[in-house]
Amino acid sequence: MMTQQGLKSVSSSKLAEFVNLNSWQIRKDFSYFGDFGTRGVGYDIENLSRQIRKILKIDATHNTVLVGVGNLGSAILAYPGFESYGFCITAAFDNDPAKIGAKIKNIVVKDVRRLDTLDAQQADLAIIAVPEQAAQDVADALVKAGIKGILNFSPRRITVPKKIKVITIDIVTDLARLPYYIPSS
Amino acid sequence: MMTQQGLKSVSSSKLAEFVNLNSWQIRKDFSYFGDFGTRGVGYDIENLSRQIRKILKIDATHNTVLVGVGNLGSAILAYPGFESYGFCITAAFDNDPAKIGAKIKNIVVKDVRRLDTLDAQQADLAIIAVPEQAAQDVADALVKAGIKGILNFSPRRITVPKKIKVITIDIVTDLARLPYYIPSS
DNA sequence: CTATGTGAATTTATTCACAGCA
DNA sequence: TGCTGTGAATAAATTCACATAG
Repeated sequence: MMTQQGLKSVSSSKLAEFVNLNSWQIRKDFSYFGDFGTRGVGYDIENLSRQIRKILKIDATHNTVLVGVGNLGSAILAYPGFESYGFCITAAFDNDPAKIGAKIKNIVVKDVRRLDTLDAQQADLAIIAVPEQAAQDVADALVKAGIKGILNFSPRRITVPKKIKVITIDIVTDLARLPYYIPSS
Repeated sequence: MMTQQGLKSVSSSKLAEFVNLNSWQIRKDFSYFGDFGTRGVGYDIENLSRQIRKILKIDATHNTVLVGVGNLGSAILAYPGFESYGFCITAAFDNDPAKIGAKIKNIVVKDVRRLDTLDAQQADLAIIAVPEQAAQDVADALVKAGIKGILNFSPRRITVPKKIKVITIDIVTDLARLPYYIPSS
């Protein structure tokens, strides 16, 4: 996006303005991971991007599986930008016979009961987009299949071995954070 | 959920175990807002719930408007638990003629161009679930309509007056947090 | 005797201000 | 001269340990 603007490097103050921080916050944070910048010039955008990708471990492709191809799952499949972060959705599963076999964006929807056919080669990450009652069962199956990380969109807290990282996004909980900030008028 | 289990009060250690914290973290945090507990007993669940709702300002109903009734918007409408947090989705908007006029969960989908008919009485919060190109325009219209807080599901950073609180949920960014935690094996 | 609430100690994060390099 | 990188100062959050109330 910045390279598209023909820029080669960017200063900490420019980056700061961009994300509503101060320039020294940017510099300090970067400095914890190494010396990415050039004094008097700024940060080489290409290099900075590469460094950050390495730190976040999104420098290699991560195969990702989606479970639940309802409205939410379909929205996720259509979401833009997975590729540019190195994610590749390699498989999708659902329990609805009407959906199994359907092809969405080059991905054939498979029967969720066949989650056991999944192996660690096919995916190291998973996205859960099923109703809350099904969430724990799906999580268990994913763990068995060797998944290492789960993005959970169901409003149910799921229990997994502690080696596995879970990030849960509960829409209602996120919405509930808003009123705190709005003045009661 | 706990009252459903017939419990009247709960100790800080029980709560801690529940959310993977220590008991003194729970107590310290609560103590910043007041003395909610009873020594030797614990926290009265009913009262604790009421206090937290008051702190988060979700003790009164918040009318909420949804913009974008595609897959993501539909998923949000179907999401369980809005009511129990005091949210009431009062209106939905879309730009698709095929959807305008349709009734989903007692809510009639209105033309997004009629967002100007919305007033602050009808909603103080909004959820944006439109494609990224439309996000800023929708945000502008919502601000004009007097909305005070926005939950933004589009992967576009939106600009609003600083009086208005925005929480952005970008699915790809959240997914991108996972690889950092998974061992490279 | 149990479990809260909180001062005090410790650790961590934030902020500043400037030395040092291109 | 311009912007990074970082020690030092300041502020904040975390952790402990225990007095205190039911």
